[in-house]
Amino acid sequence: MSAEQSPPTLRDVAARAGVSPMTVSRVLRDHPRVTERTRERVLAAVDALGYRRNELARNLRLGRTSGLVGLVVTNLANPFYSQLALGVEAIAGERGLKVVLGNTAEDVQRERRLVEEFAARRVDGLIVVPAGADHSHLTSSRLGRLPVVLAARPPSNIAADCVLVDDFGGAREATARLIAHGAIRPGFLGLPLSAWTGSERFRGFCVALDEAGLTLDERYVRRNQRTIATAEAAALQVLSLPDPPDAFFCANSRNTLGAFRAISASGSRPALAGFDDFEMADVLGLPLIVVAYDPEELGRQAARLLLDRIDREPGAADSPPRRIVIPTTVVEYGMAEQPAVRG
Amino acid sequence: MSAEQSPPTLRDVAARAGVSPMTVSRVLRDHPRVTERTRERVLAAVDALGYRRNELARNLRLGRTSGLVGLVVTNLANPFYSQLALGVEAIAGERGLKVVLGNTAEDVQRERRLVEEFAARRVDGLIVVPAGADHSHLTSSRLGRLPVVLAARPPSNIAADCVLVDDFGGAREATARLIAHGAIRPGFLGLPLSAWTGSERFRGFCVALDEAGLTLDERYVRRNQRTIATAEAAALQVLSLPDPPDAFFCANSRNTLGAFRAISASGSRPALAGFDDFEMADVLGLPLIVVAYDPEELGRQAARLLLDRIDREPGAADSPPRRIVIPTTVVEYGMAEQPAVRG
DNA sequence: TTGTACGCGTTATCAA
DNA sequence: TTGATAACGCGTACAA
Repeated sequence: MSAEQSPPTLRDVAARAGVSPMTVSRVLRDHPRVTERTRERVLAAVDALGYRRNELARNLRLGRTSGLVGLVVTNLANPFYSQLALGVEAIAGERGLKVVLGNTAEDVQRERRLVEEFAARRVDGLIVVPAGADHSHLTSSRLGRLPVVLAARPPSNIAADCVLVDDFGGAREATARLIAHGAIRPGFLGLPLSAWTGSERFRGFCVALDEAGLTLDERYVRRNQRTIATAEAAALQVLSLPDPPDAFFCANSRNTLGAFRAISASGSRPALAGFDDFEMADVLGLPLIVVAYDPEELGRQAARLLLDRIDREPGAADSPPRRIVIPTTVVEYGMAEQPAVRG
Repeated sequence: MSAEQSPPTLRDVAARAGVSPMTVSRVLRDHPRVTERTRERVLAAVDALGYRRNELARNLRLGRTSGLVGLVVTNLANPFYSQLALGVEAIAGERGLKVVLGNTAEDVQRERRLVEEFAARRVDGLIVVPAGADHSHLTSSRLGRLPVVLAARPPSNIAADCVLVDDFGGAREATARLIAHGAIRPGFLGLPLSAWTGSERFRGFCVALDEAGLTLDERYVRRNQRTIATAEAAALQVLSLPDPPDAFFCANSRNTLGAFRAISASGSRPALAGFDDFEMADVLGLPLIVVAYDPEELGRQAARLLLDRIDREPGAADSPPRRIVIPTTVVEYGMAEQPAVRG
């Protein structure tokens, strides 16, 4: 008894059942016009051989689709993107599509390679969190009319569907809450303006100040913290000013945590707000306002946009790109019910 | 000018370049025996048509491999599994393999379906975090000799490679540290014993007590908390005993955070240790011992085991299953340098 | 009801 | 150096 080198094929099943490959194919596809007798014989052979249909060959015969959706993210270790992936997987799975993963680590070269490879594998569509500013390699037309949806960051110099978080609205609303609770000199801890979220969240912060008739003190703004440690240092710097801010809005959770540490260490008690909710936000023991949203929903919506494109007739005229904005909600942990009296 | 319905094929390129499909194939594969002239003509046609080789058809012709690794996890939203996925992607990517994703949500039925579908797609191998206790559907032989590696949980009634975290050793070491810091009546907050990690971490806890000559007080053990809130409630219950524990070992981060909240609220100050490090562990402001490890390394090792199997000659005899255990390290946040005097 | 011939896009083999 | 032919595993059209 020799070891099976490769999986049995439809022909093997046919030979064993004493019928033609075509008959086996029909049985497997539940074709109606098959005798119960032959049907049983075929199924018995299938069982005996452990036969499993080769979906690759099947798809090749059926057309160009691979039944795969390519998902390219910048950093899967970031819970934001892994939840996004989960949302994509859920919606794609409903249609029988599987998700192929690519991680770029914010490397544009790697993104280009991944996109090329996915196109070569004839994925049905692509969902991309773009790493760089130039998206010209992501145009649907340049990829053989492959449907493309951008996630978390907007298309810069191309036309493409995209799904975004309401970075601006969330930052504005959270800042407004800070102000409603009495802040009159809020500071900002954030990301470089070159990052989409960095600029949008800063814009929201500024607009909220403006709407409240407050003016921004540039000395309270620090924008290059990518770790909790650097965020803490930046917050401490700002807090040591002769007239420190009475609140912080932080553009992401690392800055929020850094600010939290700085505040815990210092004597003052500025109010704190930040973008991104996290599991232990209510554990910190300090009043905190966070901007929450559902990353999984981002993935679901991206997948839906993509499926819409995939379902279109290939010959149909290109429809205009769509943009979906995922709403944010502001959550207050341990804040006083009564807003403090404004100065 | 009519819209291209489907991507151009090798034949299209051949026609445009005025050569045979075979010649185009050779050019694309950098076959040496091609004239520079024809080579240029072909490449020009490739460029003009935006041709991209169909890897699906190529793989079909070349053999059974799809160049895909199936990764089946229980919950991608859990950072542990998304980091695992990242590790798998990194190692698989080095070999030019892509990763297809499947999320089971701990549903065994879904796991079975996913594994079947991946096998039908002729993935080169499978890495699975098994959801249930019965793994009979994951035997390599039953899947057409498809290589299978289990991750995070050991094979129960089958022979298969696997990669595990040192749950036992980590729990034992962290508990020993608690004891070294003066604990003599530690409590345990954890998961049901039915979960692999639940039983292993509890075992480590018990052995550490035993080695220190301490006896376990069953009243200090709570084992069914799956959320921070229930963990907090359980910890409060135990703390309200007439003679409460002087320390807690928590089997995962949710229990650690629940215990943290309970401790913050109560007057007593039991020492705290827990499995799983988390980004803000050092932000909590309470002394804390955590068991840390690298989930990404788990993924990398799983991928390496899988590649080993894939690289073997198909006819070769089955080699015995291998088991790799990822080491843990114990980290102390804000613990006193001098261990307290033991009673 | 079942089988034959051919094609999907690519490559190995052999001939020209 | 290049091209014709067959084949990978499967499905459709048509014939038997």
